[in-house]
Amino acid sequence: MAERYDPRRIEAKWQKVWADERTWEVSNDEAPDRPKAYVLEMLPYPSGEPHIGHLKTYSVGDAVAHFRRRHGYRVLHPMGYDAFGLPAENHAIKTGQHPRESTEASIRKFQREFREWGISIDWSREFGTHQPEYYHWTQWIFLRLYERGLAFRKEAPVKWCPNDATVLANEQVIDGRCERCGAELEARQLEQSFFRITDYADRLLEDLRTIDWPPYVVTMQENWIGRSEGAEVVFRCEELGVDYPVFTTRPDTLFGATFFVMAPEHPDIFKLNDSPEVHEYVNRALTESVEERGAEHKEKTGVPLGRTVTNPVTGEEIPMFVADYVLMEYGTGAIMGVPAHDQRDYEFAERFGLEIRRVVAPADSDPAASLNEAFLGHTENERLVNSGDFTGMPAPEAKRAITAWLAEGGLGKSAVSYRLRDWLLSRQRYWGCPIPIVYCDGCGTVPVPDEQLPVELPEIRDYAPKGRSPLAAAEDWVRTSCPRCGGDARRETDTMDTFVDSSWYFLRYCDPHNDRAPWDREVLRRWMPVDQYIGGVEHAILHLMYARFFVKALADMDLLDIQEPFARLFTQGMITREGAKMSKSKGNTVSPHEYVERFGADTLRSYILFIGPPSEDADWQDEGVGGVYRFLSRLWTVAAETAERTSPEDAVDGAPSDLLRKAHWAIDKVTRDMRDRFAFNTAIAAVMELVNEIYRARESAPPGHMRFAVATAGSLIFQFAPHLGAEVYELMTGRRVWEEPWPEADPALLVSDEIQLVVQMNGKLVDRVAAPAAASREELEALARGSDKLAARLNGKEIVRAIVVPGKLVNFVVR
RNA sequence: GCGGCUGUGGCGGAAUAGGCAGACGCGAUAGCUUCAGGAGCUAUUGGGCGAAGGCCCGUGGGGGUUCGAGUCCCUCCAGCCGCACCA
Repeated sequence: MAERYDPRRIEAKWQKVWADERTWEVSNDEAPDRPKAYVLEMLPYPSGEPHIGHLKTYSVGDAVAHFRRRHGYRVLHPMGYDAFGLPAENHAIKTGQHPRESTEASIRKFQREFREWGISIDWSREFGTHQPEYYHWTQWIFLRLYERGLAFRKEAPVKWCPNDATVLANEQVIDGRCERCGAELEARQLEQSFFRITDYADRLLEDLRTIDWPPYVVTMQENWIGRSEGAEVVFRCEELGVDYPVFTTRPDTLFGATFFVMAPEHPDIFKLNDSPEVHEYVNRALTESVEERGAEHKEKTGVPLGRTVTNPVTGEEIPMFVADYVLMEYGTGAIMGVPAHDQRDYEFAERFGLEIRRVVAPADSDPAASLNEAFLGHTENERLVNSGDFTGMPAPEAKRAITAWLAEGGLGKSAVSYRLRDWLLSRQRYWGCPIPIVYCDGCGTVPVPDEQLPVELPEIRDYAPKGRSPLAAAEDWVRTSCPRCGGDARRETDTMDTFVDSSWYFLRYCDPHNDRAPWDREVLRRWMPVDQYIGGVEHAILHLMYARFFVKALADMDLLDIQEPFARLFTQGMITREGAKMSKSKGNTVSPHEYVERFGADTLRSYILFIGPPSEDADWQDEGVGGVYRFLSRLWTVAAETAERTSPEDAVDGAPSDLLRKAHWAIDKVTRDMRDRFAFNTAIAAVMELVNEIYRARESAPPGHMRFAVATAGSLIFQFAPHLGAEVYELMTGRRVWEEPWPEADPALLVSDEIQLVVQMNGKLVDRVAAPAAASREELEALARGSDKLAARLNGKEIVRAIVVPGKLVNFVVR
């Protein structure tokens, strides 16, 4: 055979067909007589060119999309770009190239490569979030949130990155450093824009139960929301006549509260004590980096304030302190110190020689025994001691009883606290979506009216950050008139966090060309929610939480009809090389384009799915790519040979051959691997087995069986290697594989009349004997007893018992 | 420290419901083919012992449940991920 597998020719041929015929486009108007499936991969950030991680995401997503299509679904599988963002702006600062130019150049590369990979995308719905036609509606949504009080401004202590010259959201702070550049962050007081995501904390937590997401992602979101139930307890400072509430999860330990601590940021500190000592301590704490202050195992520090508050249950006056282990951002910025039952309070009390009073103890222990660390137990087995009327009560009951008692006396109430903070959305940067707000001397803060949207990003020359947004330098743009009174006004110069852009893009894909509204509600109802969302773990918290928040807020405004955007989530593992994360600095990256040139997209896509379970990290090995290439090459070769040697008219008849059985086995196996789990690696292995069987049967199989088996291999591999799959299927049948329904395995060919019965002795394999598949338990046992090898092994021993597993094995228990 | 995940040949991995461990691929070995090959085809390939038929061992370590454990339980070890002064 002169000709060889030529992926270049085959891939170009089919890509042209799909582009010319717009094969993967779906219309919103089409009568919804078929079920829909919305398959979506996370919005790519277009920088440089696509990397191997993108390839993995789209290889998984495309397989899901094809599988659904061939099961009769109308599949929405769109593409776009998360086009705003810091890297393009930083590039502009360095080179002077406009971020739009570098971003759009990257987008063109992405488009080229996605087409080169043969991904089945509806290109008619494509957009970038930096296009005014898109961010018009980002601003529109912002205004709806603003109207409802869900977007608001406040002065707040923020994390400032001195390197990027911008504030960051809490979610972008990693160990006190900037997630992006790693610079150590500073604390600043600035007026900033926020989304009130904390209003949705409970619903964001509750609704996790309604979606099919990997449990560990659900756990991460739960941790991030960090809901704790407890009580707010009021401690009164008689000297100042001020009540200080604290939040505690352990109201049952209230009798053990022997001191009181406030965060250095607490606004009342200097009212309580104005001494130089306190000033010095507070200043040090505030200027200390987030990292130093939060350091692990750091020794407790603090300063006494020389004041007292009243413990509401004991009536005792307890001393007040300022200490940096108390955080202003959580609870009320003040705590009650219960050294016997909180490790941090214990360490603090040790340091300052404060009373450690035990108020909870295991039922059968000596409550007078001294502690050398905090005792944390509070189950039914622990009882209160030294706690007045509550003494003897089990701890969980006491928690309720003391809270109720406090509520009666107006000294407290049950309360819930969250770790989740409001989402800081403003950025002092250029390359983002402008915030549609103006400031008027007369009217104050005025939202830009809908009909004046979009507020377009002006052209500027100098992108360098100066501690305020580069937009502030665009004087002509900043100066505007107030939409309310017509007087002089100035535009907001901050832009939005790019997570805002990506919090609703999946909605826009449903109706991307709508110029009157962000979407048509009817159209949205037809497509949403996303049935299968695919992406990396790195977005497990931020993007996924924000998008969920947006959808809930928009649902509350009666703008859409769902509560959750992503019904099912799949998180893929990373591709590493020599066990290390790929990165340009390590020089161990794999350029998809180079491999496509050498082996073709089909090989690359199949390899990346064959390498292991897609949810796991996997190590790239060049030799493995060759193995997959060989497999596809063998399939093509045998298809070309079969096209010559047999005819489409050859019937699939006669006695079932091994080859025919193998083909049906492969259909069944691939179907189950795709449908029940994302086991693409074993699905591909099954097709490999089929191709191996085809080679074994090359000379012996009936022509009709051979043609059927090869066509089946093409049909099954299509979703992973679409070009070759289409080619092979066309060679065998003259038809287009993507227009064919998914093949069905004939159940009659999945079972054979005869099985290999396993004979075990004490659970160990002894022999295999042929047995009729339909044999009864008794027949199977009799057959197994007849095994020569069993007899030889028995060696005078006695069979005590026989366990028969029909269709599988017989195990003899022998003594 | 807390929570979770993972641990199987020389390597990537398979074993879907407690029932034949190692599918499939890489690598390796041998043969065929080829002027040649980083090509193709065929066969072998968990370890140990044995001339062979065979026998023994084997899923990170130890223990347990069971007729039977890679799979379930306890415990320890290693690696990865998340959270971490959150009251």
